[in-house]
Amino acid sequence: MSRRRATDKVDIRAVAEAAGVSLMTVSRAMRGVDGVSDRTRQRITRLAQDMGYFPNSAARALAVTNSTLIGVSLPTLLNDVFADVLSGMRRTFERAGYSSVMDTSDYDLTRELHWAERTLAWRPAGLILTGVDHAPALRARLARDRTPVLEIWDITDAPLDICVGIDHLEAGLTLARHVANLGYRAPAYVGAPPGVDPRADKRFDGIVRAFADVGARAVQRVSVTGGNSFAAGAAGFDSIDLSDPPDVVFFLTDNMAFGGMMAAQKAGLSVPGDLGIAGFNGLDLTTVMPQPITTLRTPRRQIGEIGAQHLLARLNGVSVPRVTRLECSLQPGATTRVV
Amino acid sequence: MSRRRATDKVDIRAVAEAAGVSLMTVSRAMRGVDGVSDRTRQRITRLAQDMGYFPNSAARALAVTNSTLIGVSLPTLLNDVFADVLSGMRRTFERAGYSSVMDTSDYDLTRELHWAERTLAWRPAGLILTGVDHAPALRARLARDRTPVLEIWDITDAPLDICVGIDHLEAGLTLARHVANLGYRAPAYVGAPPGVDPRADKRFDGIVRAFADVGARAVQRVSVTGGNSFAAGAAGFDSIDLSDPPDVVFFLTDNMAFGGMMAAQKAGLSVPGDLGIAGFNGLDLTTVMPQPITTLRTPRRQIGEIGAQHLLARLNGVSVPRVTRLECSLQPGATTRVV
DNA sequence: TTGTACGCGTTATCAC
DNA sequence: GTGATAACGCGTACAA
Repeated sequence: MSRRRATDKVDIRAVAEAAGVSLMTVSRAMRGVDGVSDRTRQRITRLAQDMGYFPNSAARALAVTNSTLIGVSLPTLLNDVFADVLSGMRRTFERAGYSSVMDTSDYDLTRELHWAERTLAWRPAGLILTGVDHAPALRARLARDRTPVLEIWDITDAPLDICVGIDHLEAGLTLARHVANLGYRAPAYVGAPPGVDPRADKRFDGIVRAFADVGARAVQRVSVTGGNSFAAGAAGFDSIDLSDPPDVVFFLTDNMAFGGMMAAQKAGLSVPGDLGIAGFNGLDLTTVMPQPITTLRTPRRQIGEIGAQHLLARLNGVSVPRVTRLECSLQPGATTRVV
Repeated sequence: MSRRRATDKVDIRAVAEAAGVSLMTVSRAMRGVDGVSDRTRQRITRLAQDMGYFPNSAARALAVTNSTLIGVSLPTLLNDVFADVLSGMRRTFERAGYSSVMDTSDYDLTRELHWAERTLAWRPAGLILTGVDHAPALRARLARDRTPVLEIWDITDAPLDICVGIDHLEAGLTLARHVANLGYRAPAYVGAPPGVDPRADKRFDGIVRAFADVGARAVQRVSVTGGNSFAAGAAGFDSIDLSDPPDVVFFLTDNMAFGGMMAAQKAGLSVPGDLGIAGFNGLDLTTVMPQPITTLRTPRRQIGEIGAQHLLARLNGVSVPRVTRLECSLQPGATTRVV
């Protein structure tokens, strides 16, 4: 079928024969290491170019028992958060000559596990996982392995290896305290069902605690699944129990908050007149809205950049902090009242 | 340094010795192929599990001269378009046991080329590229290679191998004709500078032609770079030459159109009263807006799904159409006037 | 059903 | 400065 014809095969040996030198000389010449005269090196690299010779990374990885692959697992790309993190990492790894083996898990730890198994079979130089919650089998596997692991987005005192992220409980607390200080006392929360997104759950806990601290009503939690985040936000808003009307609604993310706000306006409610609204992340959308959403800006790109640098340093034997905690910044908006 | 200690090494040979069988028996048992009695297979797989043995994909790839890696090159992930395409492909490849080596090129053909070279060094089963415009060196390289290549998002009569996408010229034509039929005659366009995004340029050509056909004024083209798409849309709107005011503005994408609309309203213009606005793609954002943006919905997820299926079939020796053209659907909105 | 060469393309090591 | 040889971990082909 698509089997390469024997005549097509151009490996290091073919180049060696054509150049009239040994295989090792070609290897050295191509890698740019010492031990080859400039003249022969020139001759060889030129010949290799002409013949269309390209080193086989799999063979090299096998020979040096060490590859230039980095595995990256993200929950989703359908939300600006992880695209930002990713673009923060890309440049660093590219410059260092690494390739990324990537997948999204859809917040499913079993899928993350299977992806990790497939990826580890390539003996990657390192692994990047999102969050600090993983399938027990994966934890066990990685504990045996010596593969460097970077956990991003969330932090913990006991990372698998190293981690770079934010404290989601505190993030929830910070945002909710700001809102509570504005006088709101009947909060609601629209997001994923409990257990799906551990980071969101931690933030929710922060919101709960902040309102408990001021003796407010319990937070009404509304879970939504499916659809894009805009639609989910709108659907979530429509599912709020109005027999017990909230005076402020927190959303999992800014995009959902936007959807929720649209639904609120469609329902005849004015924001922030009748209802306050808060998002999360400080996504791009909020930069152009005439009425900016009250939110907490997360250092997404920075997480990617610093995470990549740390992992790279780790791969080069340089020691880096196990836990790197980055800060968020409160972004008061016009969707909550002013005191 | 991080060199694996000899005692840690658990390869197929170690398992064979522990099980008291030959190396090949373990290989057969692990792969689930015929030629091993059920009892020994059971014994071996259990033992492998206990010993923590995992096959080395690089070695396998080398032995069978054929890997389970698929390279994917996208221009960016900071825009829902390619995230959607990607999520359409994911499932198909995952089920078939393939891993994706991915990167984003930022619309830079040289970066696409370098990525491709790094990736081809792993002898991937296939390559997925965005668009049909590539660096000459890459075209030459792929012409030599037998690596199956799928080009997505755009189409051409002469794909490198196979392609699945939409006709961008026609997309621009369709949307612009609809708008022109509404009576607009002074169009403007806000997007990337010419030459950056070939697909967008083709759509622009479609817009130009549609308005030329009705004898309208030439399309005023405004180029924006940098920033997120929302901010870019707003900035682009602010750069429009008002000495020659347009009656309708096309944007590269819906998100930019949203940003532009916000800027227009901030400038005291009502939409569509004073000005019409059109986007592109039918992104999620538009699903919740009280005033939906006039746009053309692109079959992004479908491109991913069908593309993945075709490439997979191709890898299995099944022949598939070289060119698969998918249709877009016009989505008239409330940001342009009604006739 | 199981085992024995040998090869996949490359690099480390040591000799010349 | 250059070359020969033995790995790296696994699969194919064939023999037992």
